[in-house]
Amino acid sequence: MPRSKIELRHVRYIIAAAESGSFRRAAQDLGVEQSAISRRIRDVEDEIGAQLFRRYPAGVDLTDIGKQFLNQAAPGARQIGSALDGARTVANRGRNLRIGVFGPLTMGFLSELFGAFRGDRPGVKLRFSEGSCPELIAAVRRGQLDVGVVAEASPGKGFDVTHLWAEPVYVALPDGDPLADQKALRWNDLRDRHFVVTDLPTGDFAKGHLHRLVVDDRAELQLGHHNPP
Amino acid sequence: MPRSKIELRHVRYIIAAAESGSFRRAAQDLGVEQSAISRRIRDVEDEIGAQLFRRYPAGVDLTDIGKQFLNQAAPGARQIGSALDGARTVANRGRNLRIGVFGPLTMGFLSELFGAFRGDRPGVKLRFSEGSCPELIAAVRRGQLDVGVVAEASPGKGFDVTHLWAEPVYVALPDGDPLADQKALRWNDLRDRHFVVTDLPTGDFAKGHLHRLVVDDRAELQLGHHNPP
DNA sequence: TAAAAATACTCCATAGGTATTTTAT
DNA sequence: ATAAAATACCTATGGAGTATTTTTA
Repeated sequence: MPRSKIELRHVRYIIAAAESGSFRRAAQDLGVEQSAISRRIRDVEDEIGAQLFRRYPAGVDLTDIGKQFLNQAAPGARQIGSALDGARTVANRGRNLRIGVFGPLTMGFLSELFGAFRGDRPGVKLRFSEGSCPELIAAVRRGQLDVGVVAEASPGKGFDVTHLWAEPVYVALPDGDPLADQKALRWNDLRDRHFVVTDLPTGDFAKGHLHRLVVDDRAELQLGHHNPP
Repeated sequence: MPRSKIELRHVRYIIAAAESGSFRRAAQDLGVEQSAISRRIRDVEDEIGAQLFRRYPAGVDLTDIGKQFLNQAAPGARQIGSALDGARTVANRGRNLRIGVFGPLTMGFLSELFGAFRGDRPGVKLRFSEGSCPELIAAVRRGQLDVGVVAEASPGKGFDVTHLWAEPVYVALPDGDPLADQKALRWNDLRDRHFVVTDLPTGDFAKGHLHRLVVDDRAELQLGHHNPP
């Protein structure tokens, strides 16, 4: 008879509620709704057969039983958490991950991503390099890179490909340009226009990219306002 | 950033697998399927970034990281379990619950039910009494009983009523009786028959019950074989 | 009476079940 | 070759979100 439906989630909620003295604040701290806290804590109270918290209009505080329970349960939960952290640290210590990034890509998303990764796997060394999309794909195929971050990749078999993010593309038009009034543009609307591209890799990328898109005429272009720096 | 989707469930699975040296046996011990064990343990391994178990054709055993993890996590899980037990014990010590049971009911289900209850709430004293259905209902209404176990109750407002179980009713018929060939009987098929009832409360109950059922003619009677004691 | 908590829905994420495939010796 | 683990697919349970009602000093 496997009783005890209690899970770490419940203990975490009880800890947060005890610390903040309020289900509402506990919910904010944990990024969930107040009703979720209320229900999970009630689960435990039902299972125990007594209240863990006294409810007041101003918030909650622990009953004696609640204090006794939390005195034991909170260290237990922390111990499991530190077991996880410790195992993660040992598992990843000294590993390194070779990442190739396609230069022109916006770094905002990536720095956030790798920042989060460092938090999850503190022991892993990240080694970055830059290159064009075909170079990166070839390097991954040769085993010289573990990960390649490229644009519009469908590099064939033997790869795991994940779509990470999309970003808006802006078109600068003169005041009064007839296209500026439309809500959405198709790439084909721009086919006879002239583009200025840089000598940087960004420029090459943009050229190839535009060429393909104009020929395909699939994607739509959302018009928005952009404040140039 | 609330990472760590780990729950006690995962730790329990890891403990069981480590103890039995096999995902399959762990699954049997816990009353779930092997695939569930495999998936939950893989969750944790993915989060840690390393295997906790080595897989062999004969079963599994813990890696070093697995041992280290379990050395911390298992005590944590046990501590939470004992926090729960302790709180339950304190919460229920010295309480008592007055239960009235309608005599003629089969005790099989009830003894199982109250046995399980004693397991859940060791501290609670159960005080039993017997009575007729109306008596029990009145006693609950007066607050002299906490629970009344009755037959066919719809006692009005102010009660919580839960349907607990149903049991088959048998009809003994002579060999060759035309009704004996039918798969199902309606109460009305028996309306002109004679019944023998005992002087015990069971008899009164049966009389009233039959009277109502024959008048209503709703329920069907499944025919089956019954070995009288 | 005014805050915080509890409830009644609905929806969704995740766990489990069943059947099958893969793996390692 | 074989037993065990992993996977694919589907279903079900349980948790969370939203909106509303109830509680209590």
